[in-house]
Amino acid sequence: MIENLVIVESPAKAQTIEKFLGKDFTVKSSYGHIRDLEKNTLSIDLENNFKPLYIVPEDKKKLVSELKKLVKESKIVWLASDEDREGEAISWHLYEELGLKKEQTRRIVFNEITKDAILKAIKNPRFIDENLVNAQQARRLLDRMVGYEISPILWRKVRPSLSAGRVQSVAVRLIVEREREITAFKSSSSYRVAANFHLDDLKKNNLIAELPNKIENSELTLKFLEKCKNATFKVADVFTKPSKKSPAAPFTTSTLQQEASRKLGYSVAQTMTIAQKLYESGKITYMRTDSVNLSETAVGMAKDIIVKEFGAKYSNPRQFKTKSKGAQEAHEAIRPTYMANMETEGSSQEKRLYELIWKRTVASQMSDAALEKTTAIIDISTTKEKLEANGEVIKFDGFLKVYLESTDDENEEENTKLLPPLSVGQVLKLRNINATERFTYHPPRYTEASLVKKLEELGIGRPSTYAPTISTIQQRGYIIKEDKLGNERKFNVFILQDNKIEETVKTEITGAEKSKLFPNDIGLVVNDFLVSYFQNILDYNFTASVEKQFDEIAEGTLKWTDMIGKFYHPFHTKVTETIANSERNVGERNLGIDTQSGKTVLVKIGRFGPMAQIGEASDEDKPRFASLLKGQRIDTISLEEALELFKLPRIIGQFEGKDVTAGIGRFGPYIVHNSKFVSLKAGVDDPFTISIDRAVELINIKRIDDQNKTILTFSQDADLTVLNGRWGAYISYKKENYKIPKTQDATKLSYEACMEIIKTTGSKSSGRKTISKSKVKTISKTKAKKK
DNA sequence: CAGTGAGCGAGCTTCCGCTTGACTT
Repeated sequence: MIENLVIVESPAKAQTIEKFLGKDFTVKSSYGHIRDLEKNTLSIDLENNFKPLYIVPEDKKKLVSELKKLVKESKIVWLASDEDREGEAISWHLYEELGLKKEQTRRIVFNEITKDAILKAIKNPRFIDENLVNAQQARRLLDRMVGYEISPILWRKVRPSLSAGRVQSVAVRLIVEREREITAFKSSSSYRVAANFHLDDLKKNNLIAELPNKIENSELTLKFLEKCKNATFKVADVFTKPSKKSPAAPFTTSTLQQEASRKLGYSVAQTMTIAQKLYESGKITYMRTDSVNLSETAVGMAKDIIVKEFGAKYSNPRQFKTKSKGAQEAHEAIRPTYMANMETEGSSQEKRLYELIWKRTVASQMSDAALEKTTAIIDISTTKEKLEANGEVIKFDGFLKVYLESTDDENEEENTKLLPPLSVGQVLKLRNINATERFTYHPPRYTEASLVKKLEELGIGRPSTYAPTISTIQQRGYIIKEDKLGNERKFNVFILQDNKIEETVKTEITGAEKSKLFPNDIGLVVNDFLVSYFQNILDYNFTASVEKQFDEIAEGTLKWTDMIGKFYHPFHTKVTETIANSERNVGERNLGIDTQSGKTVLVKIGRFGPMAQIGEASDEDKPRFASLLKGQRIDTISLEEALELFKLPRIIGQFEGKDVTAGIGRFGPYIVHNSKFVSLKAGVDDPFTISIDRAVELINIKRIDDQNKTILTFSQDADLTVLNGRWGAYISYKKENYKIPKTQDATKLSYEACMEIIKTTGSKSSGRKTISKSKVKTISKTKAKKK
């Protein structure tokens, strides 16, 4: 007999709590939700006041039967899932599915995993909050309706297997709209003017002062510089102003993802995997949280370590308030479990992420940094414009000793220099004045992490879904994470020195970007379709407004079935109308006429992605097709660029009596000769311009490589070869690969020995993707048969 | 591996939020 059975959501949590509670308590985990709407249909009974049809999914059946068994042996069952909407629903599903009786059931909550908090919770049990459960059911059903009624429209009108949802579709919209802003952006330039003064004859000590406002154009800049010839420069005023910097709040999931991306270059999925490892080994608190709260124990631990390491004046215990919309705060902020551990064991990634979390947490409990900003105003005798020099000194470093939050602003300038001593009235000796042309820059593209930040600001998505959402919209092909090469740009610099103005033109590389999110054509088409037919759901405030209603349900002032009914009926009407009235949408755009053939040139999304087409299907001759290149988009490609695509594949010459052809295929640019392909490296060779001489050179290089690749061939069977691959020698037979046992010498294998290996080992070394795909297929087939 | 892109039209795909493995090289 078990006295007390406690059920929590996470197994790592169960382990920790079991230690706190002692022998009379058995602690188990539900591994999140144990029941959900059935996956293959809407699973909402529309005739029966939206009764949800819940099932225990296949992968949870074993767990549920284990829990059922334990429940039978237990006197009291404590449902200790998280203190939020989802947590309440988990408890309710457990209660229903495990057949619990009210008398034996206690619902308890704690939002920090400390012994005190848990014992306190045990002393204050309650029962399941039905209103909160209903708020979750409303959330669940709304998401199911949106996802499962709109997605099929996309299958019919755009392309199979696409998806739409309350969260993912808005995430795509953000990226699409940002990209259009960038396309529409027109860069303009102005001149930044900086004067450089000698302060003494040693030339060591100089002062840089700038015009506070940039000058609009080169004419006005030259005019200003003219005026500065023979002018005297005098210090008109010097003043200092104290200022302070405060530390950032401890990490939530979202801010951890942002900082790990900026400081360590991790993707959001990477960050979460590493954090999960740290959590499972007990090194950090729970990593999916929207709370910036630290437990009292944590604040105390932080104080101890700060006083010990840095001294009492660096300590400033504090609590932060959450700023994010709809935060549920069921957990603590992400922090080290034991603050005294400044570093940790594990992989280098784990070490680095731990260190980041440690610093952020400790810094949040440290004193403000005290700064002093100094400004000097400099008069110019020949004009009323004034120059300004700024300097900043750190008077007390405070939390900066440990940690400084990074920003997303790439063009931010550091301005932490100290100004040299200056006195009012002092005349300065001019060395030169530089006027540099600067360009305005378009709004930045989103990174994974900055998209998470934006979604959080809008209250869309939850800590547990940020990473999966970003991976979904990439998987569907809506967006792509890519690097962008920069462009060369010329800019003017005017220098006034020794009363002469000199003009130079310099070049810079600008606009290079790393790991940014770009929309694909399919993302643009789907987004435009959804925005035009389901504007209310794609609205950035949709989630916020339904969340308000969920809150009312949780408070008991709104009936959940009423809310869902009010949403569903007009929504479903719109769905039906859209199916009936909308055109099939492949994003077709007419670029104009091809002067050579006189036929129209179209671009659209085809079965295999975006393509250009000359002529129409109804024409007498078949239309000609060509895929768009990477980086080309349906909405921005020009007629000339599209026609260029049809110049490939092109014959560039002959070699050994056979044609050499250049083209661009699924795997990039290539040349082909005698049906043997050679890949071209992007940026090195261009299939549009490559010469026959260069092509022959590449063919010969490839031949040598192939020779080195082949270890053995056999006269008995041309399909059988022994090749040298990335992981050593292997046997290739009829497009399947086979591992050679380590006991055998690959260079001395006989035909019979090879065939023996093929028979006994079976295909093992073929690509991972093909294997997993075929497995997935067989699984779904068997499932389908069972039904 | 380097092509394809109507036509015939089965049966499949899909949501958001809770939680971890189970796979391979």
